[in-house]
Amino acid sequence: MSAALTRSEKKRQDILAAAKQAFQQEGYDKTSMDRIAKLASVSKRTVYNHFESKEVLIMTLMAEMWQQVMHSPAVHFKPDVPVREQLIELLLREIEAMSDEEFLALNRVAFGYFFFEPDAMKRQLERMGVQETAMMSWLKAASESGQLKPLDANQASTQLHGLIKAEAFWPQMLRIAPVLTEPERVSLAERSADLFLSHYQA
Amino acid sequence: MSAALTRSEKKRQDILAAAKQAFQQEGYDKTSMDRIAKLASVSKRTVYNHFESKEVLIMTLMAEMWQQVMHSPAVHFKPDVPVREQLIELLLREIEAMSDEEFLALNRVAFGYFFFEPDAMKRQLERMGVQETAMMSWLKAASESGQLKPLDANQASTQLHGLIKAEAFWPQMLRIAPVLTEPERVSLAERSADLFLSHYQA
DNA sequence: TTTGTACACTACACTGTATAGTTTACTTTG
DNA sequence: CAAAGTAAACTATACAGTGTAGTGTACAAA
Repeated sequence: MSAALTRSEKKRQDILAAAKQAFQQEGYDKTSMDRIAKLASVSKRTVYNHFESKEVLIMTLMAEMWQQVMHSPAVHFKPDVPVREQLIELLLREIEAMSDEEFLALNRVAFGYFFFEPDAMKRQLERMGVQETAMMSWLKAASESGQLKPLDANQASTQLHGLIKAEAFWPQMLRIAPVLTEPERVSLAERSADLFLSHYQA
Repeated sequence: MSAALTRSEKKRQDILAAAKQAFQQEGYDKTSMDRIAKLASVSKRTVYNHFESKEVLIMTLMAEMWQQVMHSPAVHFKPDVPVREQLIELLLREIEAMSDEEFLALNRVAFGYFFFEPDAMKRQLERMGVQETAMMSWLKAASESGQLKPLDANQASTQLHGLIKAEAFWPQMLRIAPVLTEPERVSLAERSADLFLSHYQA
């Protein structure tokens, strides 16, 4: 079913790809519809045949990118596996997720667009932060099982996210550092887990 | 000498204040020179008499905000004071610095302006990150004195900053959470120091 | 106290350009 | 041939920056 794109559908994809690239690199305001058309090798009219306005275009784009990105598998706490091993696994997944080019691209587009609209920004970040819930339930379970000390799951989750985002998200989203390599990710997950467990392991 | 502003100097200040507000709330692109003039209760021509272009205006603004913000006192490691106490003090200072409204405002303006120019963004962040150097030398000294385990000062500094920025910088810069109250700051400094020291204290 | 002078400020019209979105006349493709 | 695409000109608007004629203010000379 995937190669069976009609010409029209292909044009649509081209336009979305062009918009993704342009919005990511230049931002919404500085990207003209003429430029998107040119980048997509499509006439401007065709852009408007598929998307009735620039606003609709970026919204559709963000919605579709969202689809691609959202697949949180939800890791459950297993009482029989060592906490360290589990935590490293969990952190590694989060690091992989935030290192995904598509995820970064979505964030760049959304940040550029919502940066000056705190309410929309907040909603956006809350959607993104669904993972935090998964981590929080893992932390709660690990704590209740007695393998971690009693803790404020919210605080602990924020700490863990702070640790990994400082190296694996913010610099990449701002394009001031390249995406982490696999060994770097493993090292980050291990160091973060070790720091965390030194304090929280029962 | 402070109240002795000529009319011209006052107008200049009004314009900069208006620009600060507008650029912070709406962003560079969406803020017109007409709007700035109106906000400053000044004619558009006066804006151009003081600043030859919009570009010069925002650059001047950022430079002046930079002056106000940059005053890093540099904390030195004292072998005779308990590490925990010193670290909390150091973290608290960093938290205060990043909670400063002027600092946040500068960051919002600069982010909005540089977000899509990675090179300029990088330079900006490197200037901002001067504090990180101070923290790193404290960490090195503390480690060499034997009070902290041997550590990679760079990594350790990133971890500490990750911990505090997750609560005291990113949410505030994005306007999705209010600036921390004094007790919240103390709590954050203590929790971060304790987590860190559980792992790194010798 | 009045008058003269320099200069910054104001109001407003104007130029030039960029850009969202539309229209039209014609072409390509399934 | 019908649906979708193309190129290019067009409308409407916003906005950076300029030019100008006149006004307000500070300050000094008379």
